[in-house]
Amino acid sequence: MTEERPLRADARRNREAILKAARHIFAKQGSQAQIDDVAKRAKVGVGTVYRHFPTKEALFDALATDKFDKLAKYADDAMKIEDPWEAIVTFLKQAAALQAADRALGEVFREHGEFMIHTAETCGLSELGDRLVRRAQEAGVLRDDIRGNDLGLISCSLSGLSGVPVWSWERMLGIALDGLRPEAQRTELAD
Amino acid sequence: MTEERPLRADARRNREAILKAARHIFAKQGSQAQIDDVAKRAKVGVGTVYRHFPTKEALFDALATDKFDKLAKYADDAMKIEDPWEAIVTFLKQAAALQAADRALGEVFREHGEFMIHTAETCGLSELGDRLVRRAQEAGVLRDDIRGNDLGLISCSLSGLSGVPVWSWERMLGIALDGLRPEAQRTELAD
DNA sequence: AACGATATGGAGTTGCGGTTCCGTTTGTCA
DNA sequence: TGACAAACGGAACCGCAACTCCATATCGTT
Repeated sequence: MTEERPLRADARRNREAILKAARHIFAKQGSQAQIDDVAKRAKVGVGTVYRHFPTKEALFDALATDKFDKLAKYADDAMKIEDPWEAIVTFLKQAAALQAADRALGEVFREHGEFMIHTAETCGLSELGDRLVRRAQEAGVLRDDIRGNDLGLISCSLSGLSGVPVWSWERMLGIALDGLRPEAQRTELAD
Repeated sequence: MTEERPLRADARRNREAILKAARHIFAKQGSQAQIDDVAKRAKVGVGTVYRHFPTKEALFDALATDKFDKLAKYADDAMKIEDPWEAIVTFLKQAAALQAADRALGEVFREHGEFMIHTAETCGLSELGDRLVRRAQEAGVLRDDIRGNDLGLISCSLSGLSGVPVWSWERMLGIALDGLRPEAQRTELAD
């Protein structure tokens, strides 16, 4: 149905410029950033932005999807770390750092739950999360009442901390990690 | 300076109605709720809302301040629980439940850091947090590298979880609590 | 080089929602 | 009960930001 004719050279160039500018601006301002600013930063007219992305939301989604691919890549890299505990620590740190640097990503986690779940599924992130968790549990270094998507749970909960200067996600992650160890298991986890 | 003449009876009644309606609507929709809806729900004209609160933000702040008073009350109640560990658990549970029921409160935590810190200070919440923590540490039931405002840190991190159906703050709180116990202490906390 | 298809810029349109304004109503007090 | 201040309601106003439109420019092909 959708005839896929290749973009003209200038169009492809502009598309990249728009994505790059949008990445920068949405990361800094979150979803309430303005299209005009994106256009200005990309050195392009507003009309051009709308030619490539019919809607502000479409642009936002495209960026968000990219970020999830990045998360999936982090998870994949983490699977290559031999120590299963270190793999989880590394993944969570990278995920949190990505969110801290990108206000929009946190918003996706917190305010577009459906989209997030769907995207995590389709980019393989859910699957990789399961694997990371299972491997660590089999090695006996992760409490056994943890599930794959608890990694998402933790990431999501860290996502709100970037806005407040006195608080650091590193600190919270430290607490959560210590709560993930098998020896720590005391509280019965709900659900 | 500000001559404080008492409000007329109907004005006082309307003020209450507005606050009640606003509480309901902001809790459900967050700060992007509309004044018109608040007015409608309070069975009052928009003008009346603006007579009592010069600005949407002023109304929002009034509500937020109330919520912080409530949090301070929870903390105060918790100080009366004999078991210092249970006191902390209870407080965090109540704080989290309050946030889960009120989208706007989570936004204050996450997006109005300055306001939040200031309000927590003036309503005595910070002080009470310190006391809860110190008491538990003296009893040896809380790891010693925790500070008073880590309770805020934890609350804030839980605040983002309400929007996503598959995740529950109870679960995350369970993990964090297990990470707060003295025996759990392994990771060196940043900052 | 010349033509059609594709893409661009940015002024203008539109809709939304916070805020104002003022003619009317209500409460209070003598 | 009459008079005045206080309070009200809601239509109108206004600014902002997403989105449209089209005259112009650019690309790629013959």
